[in-house]
Amino acid sequence: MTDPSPSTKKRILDAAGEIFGKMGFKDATIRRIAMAAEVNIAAINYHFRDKEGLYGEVLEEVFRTGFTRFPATMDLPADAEPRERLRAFIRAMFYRLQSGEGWGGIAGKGKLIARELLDPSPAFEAVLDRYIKPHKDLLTAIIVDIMQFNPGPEKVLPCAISVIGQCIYYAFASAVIGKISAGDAPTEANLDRLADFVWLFSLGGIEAIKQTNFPAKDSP
Amino acid sequence: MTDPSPSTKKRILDAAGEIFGKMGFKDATIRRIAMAAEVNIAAINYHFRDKEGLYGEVLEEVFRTGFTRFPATMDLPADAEPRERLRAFIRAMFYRLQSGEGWGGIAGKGKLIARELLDPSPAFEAVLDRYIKPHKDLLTAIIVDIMQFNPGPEKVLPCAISVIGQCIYYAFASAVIGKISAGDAPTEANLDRLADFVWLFSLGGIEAIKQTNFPAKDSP
DNA sequence: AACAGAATAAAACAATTGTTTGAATTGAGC
DNA sequence: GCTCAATTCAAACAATTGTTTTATTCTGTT
Repeated sequence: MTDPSPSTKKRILDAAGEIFGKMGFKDATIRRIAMAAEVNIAAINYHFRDKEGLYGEVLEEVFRTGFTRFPATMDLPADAEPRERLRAFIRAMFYRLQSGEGWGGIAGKGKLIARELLDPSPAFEAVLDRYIKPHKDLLTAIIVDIMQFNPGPEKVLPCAISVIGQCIYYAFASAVIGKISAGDAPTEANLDRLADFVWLFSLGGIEAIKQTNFPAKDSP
Repeated sequence: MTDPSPSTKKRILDAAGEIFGKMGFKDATIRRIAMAAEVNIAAINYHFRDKEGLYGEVLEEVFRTGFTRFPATMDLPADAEPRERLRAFIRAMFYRLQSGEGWGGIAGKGKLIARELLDPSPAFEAVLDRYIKPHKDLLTAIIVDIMQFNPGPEKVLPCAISVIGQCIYYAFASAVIGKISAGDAPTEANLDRLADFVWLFSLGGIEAIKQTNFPAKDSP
C-alpha cells in the first residue's frame, strides 16, 4: 500500500510533475498524464485517490528533491563569510529554480512553483512550513550577519523579500524578460552571471537600508 | 457593431475582468461571467466572438486603464531629479498593481497580469509592445540618469529587471508573503512604505552595480 | 404604422472532464 | 495448485464546458 511496485506509481509521479508544471492543475488532464506515464487512467485514482491527491504528492516531491539537490547553503560552512553565504543562497535559488537538474525554469516544474506562489493550493500549506519558512529564516539570519547587527524585522524582512523577489522574478517572468531583454532570460549558460548580479545588487541594497532610517516619514 | 449599447458589453467586460483575474482563463467559465454581468450566455459570443476574444479585450482594457490611471511618471516633469523619478516609477507600479483604484492586487485583476507574465496568452503580444516595452525604456533611462553615465545594457537592463522584479514579486507572491511576514503583505495602507523600501533598496543596488566591474570572472 | 437589423433569450449540441464500475490479471504465501 | 488480495484494464458515468441554433424582443428609420 505504501510501497508499491517501483514502476507504475513512480512513473505517474514523474509524468504528472512534468505536465502539471507545463500546463497547470486545471489544464493538465489525468488522461494526458496517464498517456505520458503509459498507465491506465484508473491507475491514477487507484494510487492517488483523485487528481488533487496526485497533485499534492507531486508538489511535495518537487520541493523535496529541489531543496535536497540544491541546499540553500550550497554546502558552505555556517560560519563562512556572510556575504559569501548570501551569494551561495542566491546561487542555490537560481540553480534550483532554473537548471535542468533542478526545476528546469519556466519550461519545467519551475512554473509549478510559480503558480503556487501566485495562488497556493491546499497542498501548499505543508510545503510552506517544511521548506519555505526555514528557507526564509536562513536568509534573514544571513542578512543580519551582513548588517553586523539586527535592525529589527521591519528592515530585515523586506530585505529578504527583495532578494527572493529578484530571484523568483527571473523564474516567473522569463518568457517576458526574453522578449524584452533577450540576453537576460535565464538559461543554463548564464545562471552564474545572473545570480552574481542579483548578489551584488542586493549587497548594495542591504547596505543602503542599513544606513537609512526606515520607515521614514519625510522624503529625502 | 463597434459601439453597442453602453450597458451590456461594458457590463460583460467588467465582470470578465473581475472573474478572469480571480480564477484565470480556464477556471473562469462564461456562464459565471454571464451570471455576474447579468446577461445571457449567448450575449458573450455575440459581442466578443468567443471566450478568447473576450479575454483579449479584457486584457487590453485592463492595461490601458491601469497605465492611464497611474502613469509611470506620476506626473513628475521629465527633467526632475532622477532619483525622484525612480521613486515615482516604483510608487506607480505599486499603486497600479495593488490599489483598489488600480488592479487591486492579488484579489483582483493584478492576478491576471501576473498570470500573463507567467505564461503569456496570444493577446499579450500587443500589450507588450504598447505598454510594457515603453515602460521598460523609461526605467532604463532613469537608471542611466541615476548612474550619471551609460554603463551599457549589460548593467542597465539587469538593474531594471531587479527593480521591476521586486515590485512584481509583491503583487505576485503576496499570498505567501502574508503567511510568512504578515506586516509586509501589500495592503492599501502600506503601499507607500513598501514602495519607498524598494526605492531605497534599489538605489543602493544601482549604486553598487555602478561601482563594480560586472560581469566579473573573479569573486571578491 | 411597418419594416429591417441589432440585440437578447432559452434550449440544445458536441466535446471533454474527473471519477467509478466491474471484470481480468498478476503474484506471493500456504 | 490454490487462494486471496493487490493491481491493471476497458468501458461507462454524470457533470461541466464553449459554442450554436432558433425564436423573440427591442430600436431606430422611412
